[in-house]
Amino acid sequence: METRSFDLPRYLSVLPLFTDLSRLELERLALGCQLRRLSRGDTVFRVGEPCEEFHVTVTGQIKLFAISPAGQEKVIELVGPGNSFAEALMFTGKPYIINAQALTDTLLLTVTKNAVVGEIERDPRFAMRMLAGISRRLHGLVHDVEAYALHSGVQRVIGYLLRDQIAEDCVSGEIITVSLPVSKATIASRLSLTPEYFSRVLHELEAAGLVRIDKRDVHILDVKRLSAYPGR
Amino acid sequence: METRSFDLPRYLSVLPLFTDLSRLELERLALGCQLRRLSRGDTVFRVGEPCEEFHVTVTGQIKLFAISPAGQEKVIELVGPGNSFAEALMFTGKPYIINAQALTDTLLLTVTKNAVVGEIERDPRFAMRMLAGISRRLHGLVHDVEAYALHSGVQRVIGYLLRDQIAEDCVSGEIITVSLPVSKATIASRLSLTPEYFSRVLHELEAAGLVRIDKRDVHILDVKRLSAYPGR
DNA sequence: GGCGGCGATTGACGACGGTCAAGCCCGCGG
DNA sequence: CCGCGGGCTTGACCGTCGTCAATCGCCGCC
Repeated sequence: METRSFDLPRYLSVLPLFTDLSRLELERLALGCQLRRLSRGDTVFRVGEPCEEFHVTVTGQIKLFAISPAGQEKVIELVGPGNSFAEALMFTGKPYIINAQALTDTLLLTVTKNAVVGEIERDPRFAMRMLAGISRRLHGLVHDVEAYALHSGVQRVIGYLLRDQIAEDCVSGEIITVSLPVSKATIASRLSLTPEYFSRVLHELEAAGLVRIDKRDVHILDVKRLSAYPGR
Repeated sequence: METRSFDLPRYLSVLPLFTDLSRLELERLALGCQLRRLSRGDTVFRVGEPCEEFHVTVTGQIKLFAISPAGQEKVIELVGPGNSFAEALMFTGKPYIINAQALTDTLLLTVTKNAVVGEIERDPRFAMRMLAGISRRLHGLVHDVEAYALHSGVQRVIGYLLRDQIAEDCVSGEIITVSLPVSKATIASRLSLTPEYFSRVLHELEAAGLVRIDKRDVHILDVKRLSAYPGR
């Protein structure tokens, strides 16, 4: 593996988790890291495997998912470039409780538990950053639980489309485009919908004149009207 | 407030979060604590309020819940004696995103952010314990998300009833009793069911000869058969 | 060019579970 | 003793959403 193909410490410093660390600290941390190249479909870890590290997606897309006894799959989270995952699992000392798989060719950074624990012992600020990161994740999950319980399928789709577009443009006429990062079936599962129903919802929104759909691009014609659909 | 009505440091040492701390550390921590007596129905915090502390239920029951725009309520978590909540929120620096309310008369211990941060800076082991606690919480939420997406209503009820009874008795004849800690409507909401449907499920299980229901006591007649119901 | 496979769409159908309304049980206070 | 109220149950009805199956478009590949 061409682990030293680029300046690892320098890349680490770009990650939110590792900002403010000194060059020395970064180099120490880099010793506990490894860089891997994954192909689409490769699995990163599976339920039940011991968890001795956490991961950062450098480029590509990772899908975190559970599988029901019946074999049905539920996507819990999609992880894009610059985002980490499985930090929390590492600290519980238990085996993985979900699966992780590459959706596209992916460059993956893996950090061992030892390196993290060592850095926590040396720098309380790092511990705080770790805590903040995991807390943000938990925050997100609470948000999801709320959505599953309190919002209809249509509302969850709208919520997903507007996720990042919060408020920024109050102009009613502006068109915004959201590109779905992965297949529609995967996003449907992320939203706890079937692909069929997800498709229907998208086309219902199109029929209502709120969006225009062009393969994986969703053009939002009117953010305000969309966020208020239907009587919401 | 009779904050010094009992030996606070000694009580703190009983909490999983604070084991192994020295008497000195406990006393320092106790300075950042306050003890409150809540009546049934009192609210601990509401969505949008700033979050500068976390809480431990000493006695009583606390309900964490969200409210939809339409006014519908979803219980996210029930917190019993000895358990803490809202640690994660504290670290994100954002206002509360859910509500907390006492379901019964409750003795509540509140720990300020400053006390926690101070202790983290002094003792990496405490930071690790904090990380483990939050991680366990996250773990639980992932489990819930899985259940909501992958299990039917009946299965979620069974899962709830068997939560603590994992495997301990393999004897098929033994009867175990689960006492519901709060009203059925509240538990229904926790499981993302309506009270009506929750009632139906319980009586379906009774009709199938798997449990016997006596007000808030659910007598499980056969753990193994229940866990395998229906073809699951 | 034609074949095969995957992703997406569409239609018909049905069920899980929500809604609304009435009624029941039981403890509590007058 | 009776009335009241809250928690729980029950029934009838219905909607959202899942299931199953067929079809289509697209792309890569032999």
